[in-house]
Amino acid sequence: MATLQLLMNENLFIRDPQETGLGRRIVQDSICMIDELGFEKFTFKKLALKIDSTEASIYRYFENKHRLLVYLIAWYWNWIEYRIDFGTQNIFDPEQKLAIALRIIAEKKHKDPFFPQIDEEALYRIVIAESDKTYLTKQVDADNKEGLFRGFKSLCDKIASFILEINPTFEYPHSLISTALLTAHQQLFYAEHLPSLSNVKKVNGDIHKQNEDFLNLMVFNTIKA
Amino acid sequence: MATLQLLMNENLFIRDPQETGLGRRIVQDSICMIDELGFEKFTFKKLALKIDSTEASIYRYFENKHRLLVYLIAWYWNWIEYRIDFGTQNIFDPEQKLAIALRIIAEKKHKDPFFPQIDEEALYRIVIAESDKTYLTKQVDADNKEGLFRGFKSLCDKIASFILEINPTFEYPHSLISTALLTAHQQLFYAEHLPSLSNVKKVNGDIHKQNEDFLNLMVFNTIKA
DNA sequence: TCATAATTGATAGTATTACTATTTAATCAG
DNA sequence: CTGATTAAATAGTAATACTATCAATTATGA
Repeated sequence: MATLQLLMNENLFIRDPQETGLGRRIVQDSICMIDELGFEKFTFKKLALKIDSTEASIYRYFENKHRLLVYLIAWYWNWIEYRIDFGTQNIFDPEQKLAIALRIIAEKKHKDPFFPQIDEEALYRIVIAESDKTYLTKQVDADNKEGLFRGFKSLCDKIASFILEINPTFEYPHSLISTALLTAHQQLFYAEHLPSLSNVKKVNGDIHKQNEDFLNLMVFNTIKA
Repeated sequence: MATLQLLMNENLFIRDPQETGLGRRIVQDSICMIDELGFEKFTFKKLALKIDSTEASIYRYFENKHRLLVYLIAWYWNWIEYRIDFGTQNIFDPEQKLAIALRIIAEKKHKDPFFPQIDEEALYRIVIAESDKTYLTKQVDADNKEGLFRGFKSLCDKIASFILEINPTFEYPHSLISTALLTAHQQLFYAEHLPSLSNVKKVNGDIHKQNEDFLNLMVFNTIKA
C-alpha cells in the first residue's frame, strides 16, 4: 500500500518532523504520551527521556509544546479533510455529501494504513480532550496570522459549501459547521466523563452512531427552514 | 439594593472567599488578572503581588489556580441559572421559557448590581476563553465526583426540561442544550479571533443579537421534528 | 579531495512556576 | 491575662520551560 504524507503548513514547526527519524519519533511518541498524561502533564523532558534524546533536540523541531499540539491537531484536520474528499468523490448530491462528511466526523476512528507512522486512535482521543486548547490562548491572533489554523478553517469552509448547495439562503453555514465539529468531540467527552450533559450514552450502545444521529438531526433540521 | 450571595459548593475552595476581605480581593482581582493575562500566564505569585499579599495566603483559599478557575466559572453558571429562574418567573409557556433562557445565555453581559463584588463583564470574557479548561483535564472524573460541575449540570438540566415540555419525545435535550451553551461562547470567540469560522460577524452589527438568532434557529428547528 | 560551512545532538545552565514547611503575628474564648 | 486557635509572612524546594554553549557529524563545492 502507498504511504502518504499530508503537506503541513511550514509555520507549524521549525524543522519538518516528517523528514527525519528523530522528527518522526517526536511525533509518534508525543501522540502516545499526550494521550496518556494529558497535555498539561506532558513535557519535552519526559518525551526526550522516552525517545532517548534530549530536550534541546526536540526544541529544534518545535518551538514549544503548544506548537507541537497545534501541529498534531492540524494533522488531524488535514486527515479528516482528505477523508471527506476521498469519501465524496463522484458524489454530486449535496445532501449526500453533507451526510458523508458528518459520518466521517462522528465515526469511530481506526488506524489508517496510508499513514503508518500515526496512531489515529490515540490522536483522536487527544483531539477530543485537547484540541480546543490550540486556540483558546492569548496568542490566538498571532498564531492565526501564521496560518496555524488553516486546516480547520478549510474543512469548515468545505462542509459549509455543501450546506449552501442544499440551501443557498441559509445564513449560518459556517457557524453551524463549526458547532457540529466541536459538538462531535464534546458529546463524546461528556458521554465518557460527564454523562448527565449528554444523551449520547454508553449504556445505549454504540456512542459513535448515536453521536452521528444527533449531528444529522441537528444539522439537517437547522438548515431546512 | 439588596446584595446577594450565590451559595457555592464547598469543595470549590478551602476557605470560603466570600467570607473575608482577603478572600473577596482574591476573587475580584483574579477575575481582572485572568482576563488580562489569560489563564496560562496567570499565577498566584502575580496575584499576591497585586493584592499586596502572599502566595501562601492565597493557597489557604484555593488549592491551586485550576480550582480558582473552576470556582469562577461555577459562579458564572450559578449566576446564569439564577437569572433564568428570575427571568422565567410566572411564565408557563415552555417555548417562551426556552427563548428567554437562550436570550439570557447569548445576551451581552452587564454589571449586576445585586453582586457588587463581581465584574461580570470581565468574568464573561473569561468564560468565553477559559471555561472549557475547567473540565478538559485528566482529573475531570475526580473533580466531577466532588461536585465541582454541579452548577453547569443543573443549568443544562433546567433548560433541557423546557425542551421536554415542548416536545416530550425529543431524544437529545441534554446534548442539544450543552451544545447550545458551548456554542454561544464559541461563536463569540470565533467572531473576535477566527471570523471565517462563524457567520456571527462584527461587521453585521450586534454580535450578541446574531448569536441569539443563530441559537434560536438551531434549537427550535432541531426540536421540532 | 579537503577545507569550510551547516546541521545535529549533548551538556549544562537560568528564570519562573507551583507548591510546602516553618515561623511569626493576630484574635478570641474563658 | 493566658493559652489555644487561626491567619498571614518568610523562606524554602522540585519541576518546568526554556537558552546558551560546545562537540560531533554531515553536506558542499572549489
